[in-house]
Amino acid sequence: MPGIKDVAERAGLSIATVSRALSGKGNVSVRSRERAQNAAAELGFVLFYHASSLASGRNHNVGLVVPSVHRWFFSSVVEGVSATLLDAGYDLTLYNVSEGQERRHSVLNDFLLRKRVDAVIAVSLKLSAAEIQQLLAIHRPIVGIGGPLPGATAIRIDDSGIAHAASRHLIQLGHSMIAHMTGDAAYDKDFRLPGTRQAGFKKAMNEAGLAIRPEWQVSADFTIQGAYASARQLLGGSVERPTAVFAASDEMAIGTILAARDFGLRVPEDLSVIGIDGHELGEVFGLTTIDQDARGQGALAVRRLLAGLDGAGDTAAADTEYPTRFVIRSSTAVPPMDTVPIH
Amino acid sequence: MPGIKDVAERAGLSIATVSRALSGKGNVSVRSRERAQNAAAELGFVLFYHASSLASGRNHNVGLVVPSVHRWFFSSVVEGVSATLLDAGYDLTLYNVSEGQERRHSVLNDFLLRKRVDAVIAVSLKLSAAEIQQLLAIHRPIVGIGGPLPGATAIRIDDSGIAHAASRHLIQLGHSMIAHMTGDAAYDKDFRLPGTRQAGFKKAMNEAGLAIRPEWQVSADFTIQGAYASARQLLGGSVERPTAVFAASDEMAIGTILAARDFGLRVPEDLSVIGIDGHELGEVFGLTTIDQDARGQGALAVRRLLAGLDGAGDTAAADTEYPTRFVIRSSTAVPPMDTVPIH
DNA sequence: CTCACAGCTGCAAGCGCTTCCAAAGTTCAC
DNA sequence: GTGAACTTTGGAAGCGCTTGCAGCTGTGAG
Repeated sequence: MPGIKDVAERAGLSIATVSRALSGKGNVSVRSRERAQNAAAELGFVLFYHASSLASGRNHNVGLVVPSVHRWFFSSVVEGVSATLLDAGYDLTLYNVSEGQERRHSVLNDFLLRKRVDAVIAVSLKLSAAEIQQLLAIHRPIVGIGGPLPGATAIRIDDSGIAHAASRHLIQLGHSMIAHMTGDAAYDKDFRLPGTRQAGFKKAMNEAGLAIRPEWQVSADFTIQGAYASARQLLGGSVERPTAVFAASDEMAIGTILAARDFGLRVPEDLSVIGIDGHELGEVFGLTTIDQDARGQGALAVRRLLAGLDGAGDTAAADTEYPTRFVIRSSTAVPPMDTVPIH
Repeated sequence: MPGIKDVAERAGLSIATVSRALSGKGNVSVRSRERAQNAAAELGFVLFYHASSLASGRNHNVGLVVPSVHRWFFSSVVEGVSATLLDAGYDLTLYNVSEGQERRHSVLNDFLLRKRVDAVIAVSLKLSAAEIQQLLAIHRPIVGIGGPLPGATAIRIDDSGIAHAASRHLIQLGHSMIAHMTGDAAYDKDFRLPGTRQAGFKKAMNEAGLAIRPEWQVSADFTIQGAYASARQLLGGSVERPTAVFAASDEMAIGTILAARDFGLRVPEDLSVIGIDGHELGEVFGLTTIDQDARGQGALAVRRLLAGLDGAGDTAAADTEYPTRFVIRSSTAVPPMDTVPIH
């Protein structure tokens, strides 16, 4: 396996010059640069990042911290991050910290803070201001996805706004009996998203002068199966049935549709359902939703990070609001006749 | 950030002794070992793997190559691998090589072969014998999941056997008009699984003396939505309808169930459906399936690898057949009366 | 009591790179 | 033609660790 020394010999240059030529840092004559590049190509030379990391402090490596790799949002982000990093020649170190705070702490402390990664992408992970300052202090840029990060850059969507828009969509169709399926409270600890989306829903309801009935505020764990169970309670229980459900994620919207079908309810004739995400399964279910390109968010996070690593280190901690797209399909319609209030 | 030097000073030992004490390699007195460990703990010292890698050639890092992170099998494996590696203090470098051969090649060549990982887990990736030999030649143990790897260790399930069992289950219920949904041919290039499962199906059909009708051999891309589209063709087309479908994955089985429901077919009364996987959604759909704990396969792969890295390097390239579990739920039943042949 | 040997320890030489520094070569204005 | 300023280059000192080697200590056999 050729080292930089071999390249230098072959190119008739010193190791130092080859290093500069290949990294693009420092002045190198055109002639030398070409020689070095040719020699490297001929030998199939590839930098050994660990050595380069030792010498320069840069790792060519980004840490991605996710709470799960199963749910749609997370696997989509992983995909976007992975593809973009690979293109840039960076390695991706994945930290799946699903199992509780203990591991989360050791990951942050042992792995991320120990110069093993150049930067951190934290997905739906609520870091304390102190933790963020610690990372920034040792020049590890950090960007968050799916939740604000105090003092750091974050890619986020307008959760409250799209929840408001989704709710308004139902209201404008004529619904007044609207349920909301939010994320589990346990889940909200690290991830304030359920609360934010719920706020958007409440705002829209209040604006329309509609009652928010507690029995129609249900929650699930963001999975199809979890939402399915919750929706069975909601739709099959003894309580009066809503005519529409706004679910805080597509997976939960799909779970709701499946439960509705179980009870013989037609979507959208008997029940309208709207979600948020842009899940691939949306089309199969004709799901009306708000598409937040999670893959794109991951890719953008990487581009932000790399820009910060290459260019001026002082990238302002600016939140970026990622655009979303309203996708109207066939899961939402006007409510059944007999439920429309007579004016 | 403390280095080994700081630990040595605090412990009143030499750097060399601390290194040996903490790594457990070489002779160190109990007294020194304790001192070193205490000093390290007090300072919150954590090895800087990149330096250790440079000196020793070991990276504390395993490369995981997956073709996708979205589909159930892959994200489950990632989860299992990730959790087990984290526990062992290893880093996980993820290579998602979805987009074609070009990237696949550069990943193998540049990343894996360049001493950047200690070992490789290849999921559903067909490596050539030459590629495998290359990896083994530089002492990078490699284990495959989801497909055989010529000359290397692999964790696999008895694909042909479980396909046979699944098919037999349908046959024993009395079905004779059985369709099979297999994986796309394009997908089979890297991953001979669809073919193997198909073989198991054919064997069972032949043994039972049942006809394998070409129009009932359909394929999809292993996703719910892809299978849904294929199943709509199968069930809604002009061809005679089968009474049972054996899908090569749970996701495809679910797609089939969804399509069946669209046509007003009841599962299992009008159509029996069986899958393979153990997908979390199986319960929602009452899906009869064969559970192959993918998470467990990932965990096992890591344990194999680490055993090989720590212990004798000469681990035999032994395939391990991972056990599966038949899970009977409510998606399979006897065929509709009018289709049962009269004896 | 002496010697052989094993257990422990520290020194120092790297691992493969980057980068500071000084020296050499070039350019240009005056 | 000369000096200042800039560009280009190579030598060499590390980056934080591991490990071969040699020395030192302590043990038990003879």
